[in-house]
Amino acid sequence: MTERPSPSISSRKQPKQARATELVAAILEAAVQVLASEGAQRFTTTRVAEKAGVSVGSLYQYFPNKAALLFRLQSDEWRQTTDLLRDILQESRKPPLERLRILVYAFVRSECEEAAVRVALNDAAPLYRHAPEAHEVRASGERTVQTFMQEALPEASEAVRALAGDLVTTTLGAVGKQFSETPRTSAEIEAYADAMADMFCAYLKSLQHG
Amino acid sequence: MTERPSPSISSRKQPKQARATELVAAILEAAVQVLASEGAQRFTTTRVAEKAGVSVGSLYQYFPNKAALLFRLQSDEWRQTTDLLRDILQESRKPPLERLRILVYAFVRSECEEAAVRVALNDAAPLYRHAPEAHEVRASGERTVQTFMQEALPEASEAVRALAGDLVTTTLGAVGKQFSETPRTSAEIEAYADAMADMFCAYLKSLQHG
DNA sequence: TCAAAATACGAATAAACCTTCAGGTTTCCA
DNA sequence: TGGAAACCTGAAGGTTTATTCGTATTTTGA
Repeated sequence: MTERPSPSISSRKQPKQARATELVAAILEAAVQVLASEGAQRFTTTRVAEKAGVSVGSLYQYFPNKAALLFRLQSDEWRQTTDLLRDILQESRKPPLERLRILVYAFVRSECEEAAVRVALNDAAPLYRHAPEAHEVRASGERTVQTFMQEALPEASEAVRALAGDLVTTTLGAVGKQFSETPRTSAEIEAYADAMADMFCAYLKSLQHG
Repeated sequence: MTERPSPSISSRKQPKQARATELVAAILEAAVQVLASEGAQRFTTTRVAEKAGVSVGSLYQYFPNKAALLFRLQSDEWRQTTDLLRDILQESRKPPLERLRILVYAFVRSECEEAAVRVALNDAAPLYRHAPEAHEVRASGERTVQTFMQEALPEASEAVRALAGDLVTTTLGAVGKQFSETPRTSAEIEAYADAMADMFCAYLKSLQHG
């Protein structure tokens, strides 16, 4: 049940000089590379520092522990993804369901493009899952979807909208995760995204009527 | 990318005497308990042996390594689940979509009931993911769903059926996994299962028409 | 009854890893 | 320019863990 009593996951201290900022950037970049090339099992602070051309001690000056570094990567990735999705959902010229389809495409493709990193990050999830900071990030994406749902299901009750939004979000994330776990061709990606979009559209249409 | 060159995941040798059979059973039971109470991080062969009241050496006589033990647990769980689902899908008195709804209920509930073990097993997945034995298990469940799809989508092409079956299976598994990751009340479970069944039904109906 | 096969034991081995800290270097700013 | 603050280093400590193997015990079958 309990995974870790990890002390904290927030940044230890902020870089104040230029060289420190660059150092942190180098660490983050190296971390992604190590994650992608070695996997979560072999993701090691020492390895990251080495690949960044930096000493382990320096790493620990800006990240209190390994989990914090991993959480930072996940957090950045999430922010990047939610920004992408928000932009698509707010493109108010197109009808809602068309936007949703575009979103599914974009999400699945992006998930597959960086599959190695994403999979490794998921494998490492137990290290930071129980941190309170992790929930906050997810909540932000949830709100964006909810405002979209007001547009897509204007006549539905608040409860129905909330549930539908939750289901769509969860499905998109979970299925994308699972799907990208095995290598895919472009054609497969397209077909799968299409099917998933079909499913969402059929579901939302059925909610629009009754 | 690469997770482990784990030597093998199959059983090391079969118990031939009664005491050995009981020992293996005790190990498997203890393994589930350790997994549920300590989580994947702290799942240790030593801890399992201790909880089983057995020496580590004995454990290694029937499981070549830790991954093999975990894979066995996952494998057993999968077999159990697929049996349940097969029984539901083959209940030929009820119409297909109703059976599907019942299946979603049963699956989500069962996933939530043993949430701790399931989550921990997922956390441990990277240890045995790349074993060829793991694919074989999944393929079996896939076939059951495909035969169901022939009933639910009699007029659709083979390609459409295959894709739809894949999507439904993946969604069910991935969303169930994600959903059970946080504690849920009975009401939440029911509402979520209902919504997911609605989504599947709407999707399959839309495919029936064309 | 007895030897061979099967089983059980658990201390010991070896490897991997996270994190710290004492001491040195660079940058800032008054 | 000089001292303070920020920064960087990396060897070493301490812990955890997977797995082995020599030895002891139990069961089997003839």
